[in-house]
Amino acid sequence: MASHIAPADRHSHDGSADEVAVRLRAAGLSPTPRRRRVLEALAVQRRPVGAHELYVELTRRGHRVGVSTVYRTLSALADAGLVHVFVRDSETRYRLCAPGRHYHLVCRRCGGVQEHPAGDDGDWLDGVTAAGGFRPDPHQIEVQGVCGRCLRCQGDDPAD
Amino acid sequence: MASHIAPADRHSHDGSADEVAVRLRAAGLSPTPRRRRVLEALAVQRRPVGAHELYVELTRRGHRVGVSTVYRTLSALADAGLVHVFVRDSETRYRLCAPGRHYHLVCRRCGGVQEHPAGDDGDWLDGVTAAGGFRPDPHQIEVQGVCGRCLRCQGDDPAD
DNA sequence: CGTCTTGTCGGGAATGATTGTCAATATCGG
DNA sequence: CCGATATTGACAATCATTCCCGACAAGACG
Repeated sequence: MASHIAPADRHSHDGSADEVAVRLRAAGLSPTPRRRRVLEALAVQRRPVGAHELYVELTRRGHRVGVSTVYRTLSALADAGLVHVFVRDSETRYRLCAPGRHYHLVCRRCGGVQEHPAGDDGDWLDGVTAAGGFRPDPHQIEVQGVCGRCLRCQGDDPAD
Repeated sequence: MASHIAPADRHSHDGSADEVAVRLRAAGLSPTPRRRRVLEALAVQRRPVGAHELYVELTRRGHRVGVSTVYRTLSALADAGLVHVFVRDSETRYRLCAPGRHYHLVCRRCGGVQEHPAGDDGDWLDGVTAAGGFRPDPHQIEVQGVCGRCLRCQGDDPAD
């Protein structure tokens, strides 16, 4: 289990112990063991995961965490902008956000998310901003569609 | 109000009786009175409205419609792509979609939505498409942020 | 004209994710 | 070691949404 936090864990992985603590502090949360576990469990996931899903995962690994804690932690991280929030099938899902400007390409088939760096597309974003003084949140741009993999596996243009 | 469907109503308004029927048919729904009322009530709204909210509104106007019907109709319209779905405060909200490509600028403060026509921004969208073969849904691009009005009314950069 | 068929409707119960409550517990400064 | 403070978790409560099912309307058909 995670009973001993060995130095072997110190590679610069998303789940690195230091990294996790830093992120938690950035969200204004003290890095308690439970919160760490929640964030660590989230960091391993590539797709947005629901709070309950995460809770089950943690429990299965033998970590004793309450549902409330999972919800609270995720909610706080989301408020701090450290994780991005997606809604799918009437369930709120969370995904650890990479730092820096990027858009999210959300596949409505599989629910997967690709991050698409902004940068050279700044012009477009600026154009949007100009429209009525709207100020976009750089991390909160969602393009929905169907990802390449789903397109390949399930035909070109299904009636849906 | 809409009590008498006089010929005067035949301007190309969103709530036109013909228009409503057409849209319903487009969604594969026969234009029954209740469904018409739901769609008409939706058409008047500029901001995304929740199903229950719409139900209350209809009831208050003296129209006897069941909750189920409202949910069912909205859901069907959404599936057909005739209305766009937004989620805010853990409530699914619907908004009648203008035809043609456009993005949605969603204000996270007031929940308002502006439609921003695509067109000349096609290049950007194409760039996105190139990324891993992702095929975006032209109506399902959501840019979140804060709208000009909210910015003006509530200060420049509140801590949120 | 009466009946059958099919689709629609509404009310209320059931579902399921999320949040609130509150006592128990851990943490930290001194 | 002690008290103040923050955190935690079990469980109840909430609330949007869906399910269920009997009732009903309109057209088809004999």
